[in-house]
Order: sequence, then structure tokens, then C-alpha cells
Amino acid sequence: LFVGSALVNMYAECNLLADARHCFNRLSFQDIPLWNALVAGYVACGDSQEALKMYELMHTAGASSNEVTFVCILKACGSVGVSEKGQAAHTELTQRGFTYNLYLGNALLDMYAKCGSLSEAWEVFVSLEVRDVISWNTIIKGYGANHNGIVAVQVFEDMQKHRVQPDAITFTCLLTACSRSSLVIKGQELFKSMSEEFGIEPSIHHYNCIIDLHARSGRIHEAQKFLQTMPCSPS
RNA sequence: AUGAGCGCUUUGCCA
Repeated sequence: LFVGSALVNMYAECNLLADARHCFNRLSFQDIPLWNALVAGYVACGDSQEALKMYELMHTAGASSNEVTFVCILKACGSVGVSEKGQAAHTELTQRGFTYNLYLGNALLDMYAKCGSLSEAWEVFVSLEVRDVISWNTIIKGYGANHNGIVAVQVFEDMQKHRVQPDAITFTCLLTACSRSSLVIKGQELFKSMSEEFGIEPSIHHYNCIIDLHARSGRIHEAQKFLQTMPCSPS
């Protein structure tokens, strides 16, 4: 079964879902991680609808599910962007008595953020007993993606008060937030601070964010200048 | 002997 599961997982990772499914069907019995591998495979290759169908199929096949299943399902719901499905999953996992570990809590948070349900996302965020850098990044990104850059920056300040060290991803989330809310000065400030205050060297991701920041607010020349002077080759 | 790990899982630009 372990080998079979590894195979399903390998096929799924390589976007060979048909092979994964064939392998899955040939196994004498299917346990939860095996189902999960298949569901995760569909999510990974962007076929969230099929992932959700697989979840239905788990029910009809009489299989149970665990926390990992819900992490996958929540991710699929976030990709689809319709909060009803996600809410249903949320209700179900609460009824099942699952407590939020970081994976589950962060996945739930991200699902609501991706669906634009920021008040629900925030509720989940504050209800987490333990938060890691991913939790903070996810809520910052959530506000940023929904044109609430000012709140995103406030949450970042809050993060520092909680003595959580930001990472490279924190800054892509922040810079995107500034970009989408036209916070050009703040974005440049943050970009400067990442290496000077936080010791994080900007990568191509961050340079791209800055170019987007300028371009989106109509500063084409600034964007061009930045593009030409940045120390790595454009992607 | 006890506990843990060994198969599945969460955050990154533009579009």
C-alpha cells in the first residue's frame, strides 16, 4: 500500500492524473492518505472541480476523511473562489470535531481570503491559538489582494509587535498589497527595509512587484528605470 | 519498553 500510495503521489505530482487514477483503482483497498494523494493531485494540477468531485466520491465509496483531506478541499474551494463550498467544508470539519492545526487553520484562512470573505478570514486568524509566518503572510496577502493595502500594512506592523520574523514571501505579499492600493511610497519604503532592517535580500519576485507597483500607478518611466537597473535579469 | 519519524497537506508578481 505504501508503494502504491507513493506511485499515486508521483503520478499526481507529474500531472499524470489518469495514470494515478489507474494505479489507485488497481490497489486492493484505498485508505484515506491514498484518497488524499489523488485529491491533492487534482488540486495541484489546477483541476479543483475534479478534486471536489473526488471528495464526493469518497463519501459514496464509504471512505472517511481526515484533516489532510480538508486542507486539500479548502485549497480547491479557494481556487474556485466560491465561498459557499468552502463554508460547507468549514461547517463539516467543525462538526467532525477537528481542531485547527497550522495546516488546517492556514488553509481555512487562505480559502476565505481567496473568496474575498475577509471578515471570515480575520475571524479564523484571531481564533488560531498558534500562528506561524504563513498565517501572517496569508492574512496580509488576503487584505492586499482585496485592495486593502492599508490594513495589510497595519497587520504587518502587528506582526512585528508579535515578534514574528517576516520572510521573503511576507514582502511579496506586502509589495503586492501596496501595488494594488497604489501605495507607491510605502511600497518603496518596505522594499528598502527588507534588506536594511530585516536582512532579506530581494529576489526577482520582489523586483517584479516593484515594477508592477510603478506600472500600475502609471509611472511607466520609473518602472522602466527600475527594470534596467535591477541586479538580476528580468523574468 | 516508551515516544517520535518513515506514504497524503497550508502562504509568493503579472495574466
